[in-house]
Amino acid sequence: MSKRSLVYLFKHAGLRLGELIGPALEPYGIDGREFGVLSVLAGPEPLSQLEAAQRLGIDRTTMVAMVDTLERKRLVARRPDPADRRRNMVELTGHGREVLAGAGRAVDAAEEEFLGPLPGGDARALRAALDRLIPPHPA
Amino acid sequence: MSKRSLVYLFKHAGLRLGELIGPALEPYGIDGREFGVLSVLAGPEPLSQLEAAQRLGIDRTTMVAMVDTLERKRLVARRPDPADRRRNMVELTGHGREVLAGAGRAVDAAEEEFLGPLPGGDARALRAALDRLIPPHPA
DNA sequence: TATTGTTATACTCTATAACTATA
DNA sequence: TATAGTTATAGAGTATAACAATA
Repeated sequence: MSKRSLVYLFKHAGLRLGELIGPALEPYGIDGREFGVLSVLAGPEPLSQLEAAQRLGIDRTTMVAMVDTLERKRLVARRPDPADRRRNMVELTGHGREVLAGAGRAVDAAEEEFLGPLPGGDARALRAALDRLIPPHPA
Repeated sequence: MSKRSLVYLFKHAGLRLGELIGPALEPYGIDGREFGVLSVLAGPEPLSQLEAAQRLGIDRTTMVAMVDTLERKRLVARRPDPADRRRNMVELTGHGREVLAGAGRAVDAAEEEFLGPLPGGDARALRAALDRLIPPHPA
């Protein structure tokens, strides 16, 4: 009965991974949350602030501050949607794409380091299992 | 390249599991963090506040408030260590053991529900992989 | 009326610094 | 001097409520 709970394992997995990713992103001037936003915005179709927030599972008011920060860093730009002027489309700048490319490699390396103790097949299975357990962005 | 990051998956795994565990624990009058503390204190050897905190990976100042709460609920009791009166040994009360027993079953059921989408073997593999990635309590 | 972005505000969780009592 | 517990305080990170602009 001394089995550690799943919540504990998930929490500490996130913590340890975050400890690896934070320093790995430092050269790029962004943190893990900002990287998450950039990744989502780099997708094929352009996203509004609200859409980006929903894909990340964060509140739209939280997204405001994130986009503020990223815009100050010249990594993204807001552009009102001509078809619905209530919406702010958020797009990566050229600089933003460059930073994301490098940061993405750094994050991949950090993930690999984290998964290092596992045989390659187990690591892939872990990711596949989590992918199956966590439903994709809510519409 | 649309693969979701591991941090995202861990974070949302924890969130979703927490959403299942919270309501499951409600009948027992404790939340997920309190359950974690009770579980650790239920181990074979008696623990001081500091030792319990270290096993959970939380700060000793955080543990003070947790033990305060659990003591008010009559689930644990502080007892100064006769051998070193700086230390507070924390032990479960009889009532604490009863509550933990029921709560433990509720948490197990919540974990099973969370893992439901996975074939049994994959679920066990997931737990085993996480167990291997997260080192046990720091000394 | 409903929705998007925004602001102000508050809440939760956690840690840091400083104190106390013991060692 | 060093450690366990405590207290006060501050910092993340997040959400809720209310407002402006637009639909």
